[in-house]
Formats: sequence, structure tokens, C-alpha cells
Amino acid sequence: MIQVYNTMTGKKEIFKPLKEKEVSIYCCGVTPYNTPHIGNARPFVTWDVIRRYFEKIGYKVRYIQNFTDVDDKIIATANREGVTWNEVSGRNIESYFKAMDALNVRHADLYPKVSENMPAIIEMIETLIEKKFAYKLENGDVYFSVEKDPGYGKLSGRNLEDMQAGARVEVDDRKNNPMDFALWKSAKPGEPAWDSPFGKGRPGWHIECSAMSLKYLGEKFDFHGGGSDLIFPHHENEIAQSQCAIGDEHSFAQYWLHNGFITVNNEKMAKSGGNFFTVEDILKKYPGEVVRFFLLQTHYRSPLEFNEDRIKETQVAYNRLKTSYEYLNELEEKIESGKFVTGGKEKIEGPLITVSRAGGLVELAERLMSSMEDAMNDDFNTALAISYMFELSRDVNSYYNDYVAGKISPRGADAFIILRVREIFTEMANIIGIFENIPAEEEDTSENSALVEKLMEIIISIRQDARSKKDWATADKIRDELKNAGIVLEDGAQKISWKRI
RNA sequence: GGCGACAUAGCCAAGUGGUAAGGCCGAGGUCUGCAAAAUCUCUACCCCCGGUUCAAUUCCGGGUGUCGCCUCCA
Repeated sequence: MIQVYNTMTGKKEIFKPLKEKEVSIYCCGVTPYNTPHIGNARPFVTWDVIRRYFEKIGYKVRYIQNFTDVDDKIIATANREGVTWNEVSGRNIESYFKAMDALNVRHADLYPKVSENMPAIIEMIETLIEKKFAYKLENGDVYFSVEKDPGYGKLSGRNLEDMQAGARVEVDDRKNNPMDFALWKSAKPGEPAWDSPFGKGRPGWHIECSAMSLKYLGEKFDFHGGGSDLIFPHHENEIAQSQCAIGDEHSFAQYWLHNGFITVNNEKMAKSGGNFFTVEDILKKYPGEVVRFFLLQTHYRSPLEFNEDRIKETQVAYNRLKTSYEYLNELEEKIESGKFVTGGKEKIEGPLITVSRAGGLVELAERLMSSMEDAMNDDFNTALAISYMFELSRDVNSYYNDYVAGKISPRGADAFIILRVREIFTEMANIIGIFENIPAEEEDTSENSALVEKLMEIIISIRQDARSKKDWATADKIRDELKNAGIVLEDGAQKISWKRI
């Protein structure tokens, strides 16, 4: 049983899919006028986790995410740069995918674009005009009439009077009501325009999401999501248009999920605010999976403060889990190559599994996996889910340490148990979407790099000679000097490893 | 002005009507020739004031503070 917090009702509800074991999702995508910042990325990582989770528990998922590629800011940028609007959107869509790929965000089933769905958009506007929910001005603009929709304001929990009291909206005498919004904007010079029954022009913001979600998901679908700043007016308007056009106040999305903002110095990160960090820039310094992990360590509805210290902290935490993952992989290799069981082949008699060290580990893993599912079922609580990975991680590391130190002599059956633990840990990682794309240590094949490798080998070997003679002064001097040069030596039991810092 | 959210350890962050997950940092221990890595142990009466209750951090009311939406916005 999955519970989700539905913005429409303001509370957690038990999720009941429209179709058995199927789930349809429409997540508001980006307006590609710019490269995405970390705040833009949050909803997509969130929905990526949600859709993966539904798939994991056996749902057939249909996931749609749009690109609003016809828009004022795109046009403005294009005009400023002297290029076409679709060059601007094309380039930013590319940069969007690059960022999302780095964050392990799986692709949606479909990415409909405004520019490729004009007929559906125009048809919907026509319906709204026919049903008298929309009106056309002499200049060709078409507006939605909010007063005609008795349900207007139900998502954001406000009414027309309250909104007008605040009246931050520009008064436009041509509109029936200041809150009326454009469905179609008549063509102006220097703007792309499409033919329509209302004259040349382009769609207003909001109508595209209604038209495209209905076109690709039908009159009713399960989820609609995005950042909380979309609740009003964007999603409110989508609901108004869609339900009026369909003529059913229960049509359109059944559950509305909204993620909280990324903040900088406790204030919303926004392009207009100038306080943003692009995903691209962050990826120059931190692995994509760390950034993804950062986003998921906090529940999606809570605000999330972004700064460099936070990311660094996350990287340390992420590395803890990664270490466990690597330990398990190493154990797996030993098992595969038959080097795991040290004490020959013992016969397993009776329920010994549960008293062996590995047995305890797998029991813990099973229990934590189950807890993790509970956490995910409760409004996709990734923060809680991740905490269970850490708990397992601790015991995995402990087991590994004792094994390497020779304190544990695994029985024959323990190999299978450890493989199962590895499987569970991997399954947990898959829910969060990490350890899928661990960047190999920069494979630098240049001559310089090869030379460094060779030199390090020589240095380490000289130091090992000194160590074997217990010449600690020399050994420590080498290590210290290397550290000054930015290289850390780690004396392991079997091998000496080094890395740059 | 209208509407809404949040307030938990040094920092970050889950959560529950019966005295609180996890992470980072810090202190001490184990391992190591010494370090590093790993690991173990330790660190909270949950913003304030009322109320409901046998019992509230958790529910209700009020207050204070912070943030968000009402304009483009993930």
C-alpha cells in the first residue's frame, strides 16, 4: 500500500491506481531557455525515483514529461543572439539531457513539445471557446475566463476575491477578470507564429500541458507533478482548462505531488533571483551520483539548502555506502574465484545458517530491505530509506573487516548468503538510483599519466624496502613528502594504494 | 493584505500519543611500526504559552520566528 501526499486534498492518501498495476505520470518539464540549475533538477530526480519504485513493485509505468519550447524567454534569447527560437530550445534541451543523464535520471517514455503539438493545443482552445469558457479579443488573443469555472482555485486553496485583494496582477482592461489568463497570444513582429482559427499566434503558458497530458495519457491519469511554485497559477490553470474542456470535475490528474525548493542562504534558488548553481557547474566538481544522493537525502517535499559544505558532507556519506558496495563486490569476486571459503568444505548440518556471522548479516539485510520499502511506501521517503542503507553498510563493513583480518572462516553456504546480501544491497541502491554509474578513475592514457604510474610504483617499492628493514624514518619521510605533493598513501594488508587529494 | 508550509542535538535530517532513525563534525578506543581507511563507544527531554489526555515532541488553540505562493519560476 502506497500513501502519497496529495496537494489537492492537503493530506496523505492511499494511492489507488486508475488501472490495476498501471500508473500514468505527467511531470512538468522545463522551458528550455537556459541550462538547468540544481533546483530545476529536483523534481526530475524525485520523479525518477518514484517511477523506478513503481516499476520495482510491479507497476507498468507510463511517464510523460514535456518541453515548453515556445515561450517568451526563448524568443527573447533567440532575438538577442540573432538565432532562431528552436536553436535556443534545441541547445538547452541537449544540455538538459546531459545534466539528467549525469544524475542517472532515466528518460521519460515521451517528451512532447509545444511546437510539435499545435493541433492538439488549438483544438482544445476551440473547445473552450465553444463551451464559452474562453473568449477572443479583437487582436486575436484568447483568454480563459476564470469566473466561468466554479472550481477555480481548488488546488491552491484560494478564491478569486482573495487573489484580487492582493492584486499584484497588472490590470488589463481587455480581460473580463484580472485573473483570466491567455490561451493564445496573437502574433507580434519578430515572434514565431502558427496558424489557427483565431489568427496567427502562439499558445499561452499552461494550455500546452493540458493539451499534451490529455493527448498522451487520456482524460484521467494518476499523477501530475512538479515544483511547488507551479501550484499556482500553472497547475491551477491546467486543472481549470482541462476539466472545463472535458466537462468533468473529476477528470485530469488524480494525485498532485509537489516538491519543495532548493534554497541558497535559506531563500529559493531561482534564475530570476540570480542565486542559482547550474547542474553543469556542480558536476565539474562532484560526481553526478553524489549530486543525486544529495537531492534524495531530504524528503522531496521539504526545502533543501544547497551549498558547497552540504555537498562535501554528502560526498563523505556517499563514499561510506560506496565502500560497502565495493567490499561486497570484492567478496563476490572471491566467491566466484573460489577463494572465499578458507577452511575447506565443511558440511552444513541443520539450521547453522542463522548462527553464522553471514547468516546474521543476511537477516539484517532482509529486515532493512523491508523497512526501506515501508519508507518508500510512505510518500516516497527517500531520506528514511537511505538511513537503512547506512545501517546495513555498517555491518557489511564490519563483516568485511573481520573477514580480511581472518577472524571469520566462512562455511561453504556462507558464500551464497554473502551473494544474497550483495544482491539486497544492490537492490537498495537501485531504489535510490546510485552505484549504476560509478565513474572509473579518470582513465588518463597520456604519456605523462603512464609515467606517473611507473614512478609511483618505483617510489612505493623503495618505501616498501625501507619498511621491511623497519627504517620508519625513510618510509615516513616518503609518505610525508608525497602528501605534501598531494598524494596519499594507504598501507593496506595486501596492497599499498595511492590517490591524489 | 490573502493563502500555505515549516520550527527536532554543533550542523543536516527522519519520525512517533507512552521520553527520539540516519548522516556530517567532535572526543575516546580497536586495527596499523606510525598514519590513512575501516570499525566500536559517547553527545537531544524535540521554539514559547495554554488546553485535551493516565501520558504530547507528536493532537487542538494562541504566540514568536523563518520561508513560500498570490508576477516568470522546478
